[in-house]
Amino acid sequence: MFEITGAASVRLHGKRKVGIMNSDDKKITIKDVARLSGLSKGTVDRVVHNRGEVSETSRIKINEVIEKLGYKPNLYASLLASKKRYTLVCLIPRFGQGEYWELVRGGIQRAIDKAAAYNIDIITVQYEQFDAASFRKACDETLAADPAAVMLAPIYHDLTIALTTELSRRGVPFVYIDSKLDTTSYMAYYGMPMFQSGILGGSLLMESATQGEAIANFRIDRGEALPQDNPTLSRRAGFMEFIGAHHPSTTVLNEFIKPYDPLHNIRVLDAFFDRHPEVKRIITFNSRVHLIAEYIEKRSLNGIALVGYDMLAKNIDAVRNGQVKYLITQRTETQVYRSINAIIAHLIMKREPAAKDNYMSMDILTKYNADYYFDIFEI
Amino acid sequence: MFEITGAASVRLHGKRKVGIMNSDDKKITIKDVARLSGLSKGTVDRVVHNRGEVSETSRIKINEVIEKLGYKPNLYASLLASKKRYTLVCLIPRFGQGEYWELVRGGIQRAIDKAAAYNIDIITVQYEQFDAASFRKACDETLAADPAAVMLAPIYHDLTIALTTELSRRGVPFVYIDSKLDTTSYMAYYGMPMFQSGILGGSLLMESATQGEAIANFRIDRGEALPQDNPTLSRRAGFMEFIGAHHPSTTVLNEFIKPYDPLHNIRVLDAFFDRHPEVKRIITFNSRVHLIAEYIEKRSLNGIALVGYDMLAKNIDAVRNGQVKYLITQRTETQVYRSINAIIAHLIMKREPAAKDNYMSMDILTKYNADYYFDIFEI
DNA sequence: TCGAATTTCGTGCACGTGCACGAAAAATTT
DNA sequence: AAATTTTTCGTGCACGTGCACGAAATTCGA
Repeated sequence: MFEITGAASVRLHGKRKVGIMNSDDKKITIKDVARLSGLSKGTVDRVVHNRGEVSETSRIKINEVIEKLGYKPNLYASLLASKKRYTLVCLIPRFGQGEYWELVRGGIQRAIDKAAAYNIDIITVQYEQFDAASFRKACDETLAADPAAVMLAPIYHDLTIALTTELSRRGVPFVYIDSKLDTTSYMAYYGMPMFQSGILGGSLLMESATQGEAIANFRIDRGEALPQDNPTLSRRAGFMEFIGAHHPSTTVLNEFIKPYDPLHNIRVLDAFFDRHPEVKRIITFNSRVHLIAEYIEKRSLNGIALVGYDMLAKNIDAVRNGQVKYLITQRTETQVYRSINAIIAHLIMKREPAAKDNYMSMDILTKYNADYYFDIFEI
Repeated sequence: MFEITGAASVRLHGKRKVGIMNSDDKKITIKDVARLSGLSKGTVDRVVHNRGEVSETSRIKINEVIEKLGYKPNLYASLLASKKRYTLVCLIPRFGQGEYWELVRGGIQRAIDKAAAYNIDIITVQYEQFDAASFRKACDETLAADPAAVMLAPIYHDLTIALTTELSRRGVPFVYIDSKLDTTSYMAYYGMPMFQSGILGGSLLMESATQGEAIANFRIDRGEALPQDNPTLSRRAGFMEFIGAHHPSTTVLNEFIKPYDPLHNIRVLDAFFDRHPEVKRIITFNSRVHLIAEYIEKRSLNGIALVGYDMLAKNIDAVRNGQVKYLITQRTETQVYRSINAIIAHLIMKREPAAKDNYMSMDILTKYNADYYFDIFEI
């Protein structure tokens, strides 16, 4: 802890003014280390980047001096002098407009400039979300790019294992976003705690619910195309646990809709509400809550509490209109940006992420605060 | 928009691999500009930093070339070569442990390293929040430090005007956090939309409220010490507007407590609930909701919905325990960090903030998502 | 013990910019 | 037109690091 003394600011040796203390004051260069250790800067440099050709005695001596002086290479000078270039591959699904993965792309987009400043080229490899062959091909392309690091969303379990195994063999670090495979040796993970997000959704949906109410969960019908690891499943599991613990007498009715078949959806929903006109609470665990909101609007249904996930533009609109009561979102762009940042820190500053698993906050959006979540990209 | 073509990645002129396009490819240096304009890099440098001693014709010529090539000075080389140092003064209230302003200090603390990398020294000048003379003295110290920029929270209206007027006269940019004085020529503002945050609090507090309920608003009794601009007042105004619009038959009961007098508070609260045992909804607009939570805990009161503001550690604890139902928070550290970042961008990169007024998101914390708001500092 | 092979090390240029110094060019005065 | 002042401009070093190249020191082999 820093002590703030009586005076609002403190003066130290003449001109230097310090309130809350600054970090390192005097800059120690490689020359200082060289002089103190009686060797040349070339040798010091060899030790710093341990690229060999140094005798054991000199190595020890130099490391002592580095330790003593607290020498840290000047990043700017280093970047300026270095001609090394790195390639970072981001492996994500292809997306249509207004889909979740578009937000991920946004984060990548934001990071490109920053990465470029560190001699890192970001290339994005995309695949069809519901086509394993496409994912396999994308993995090949990823490896062919000879990346220095990889950021990926592990949609297909086995193929991801194959990819990450090869990456590990090559010593290439990789960072998961969105979900992760715990058995692989990933460098870091950035994502929403899916199970918890289901619990949160349950708690918001069931607010002042009465005993034995029937509620609805509308799900996406993917047919055969469902990839193996679907994070929304654990979200649903969290929700069901909450219901079981706090509302055991509640019935959860499941119904399936299709993302790209509006007519089909209207038929299904009409039939559903025909059978269950008493349902006043609806939740979706995928990112398509706006489809339900549109239906509710179309049929002018009243008094329905609708809870959903993910910050798609259409979802936000539905929140603003009051059709969606609570939208639970994560800061996807920030999440991606942070994951790329972790990679930069690893590659350039040789720093490991503070935490391996980084769970992003789950933001609750309502009609009254949604306006302030539009430009939430931080720094 | 970037076109993602059929192949998952695209190859451009041989080795360069690009998916989502990188920014500037080839690096244009001052030498290129010099050569193309038929002048020396010294002259180009004089134009770039417009420090005169350049004929009109050469100036125009060089600017043309700069424009054509899209020349941008290399920040690293520049930082490496420059010996300039800047001082940034942060003018904030002194604080005790667990107070709101401690969060602000956290943001400053985080920014110190980054600023240092840009040759910027951050010094913090503090004053007593309820002592105008102290604020005046702090202003003097701020000016005496000859700052290159200032970040401040405008607690005292008139004195702030005096300070900012002098800063403007000197051409020193300043950034407000927390609240702002619209009549001054500030560079940027970062804060929570206070009025809106009152509305949000009202909407959360009154969830499924019945007609004509009495609710309570516990406020802080500052005696004579209240500074002129108290942001919580506009928060309260937002709340009252919401009540008036949506719950006109509701009675809002006001009661005053003291931040540092627990015995007094117990007496006051006991008396209050003696008179109004029917009150089941309580809101505070200051950051001290944990005081109420502690009382509720102590007296084992049940079924009370408590809503408050600000991410003090004690408040978060109260949310986790379920004593506080909703805590509305802003990302104070991020906010401060961003404001300092805007200053760095201005001083070093000569870039103005994208938006002058930056309203931070209002996060809703409950028992079920509070755990993920602890380390929400974003990059 | 001497030359060759190997290991270890030092020197010096490059990276792109900032800026001091002094030279060249232009303008002004005598 | 020469001398002087003023304006304009170019050169070169410094910033701290990376790395290539070749020199020096050490080890090895016969």
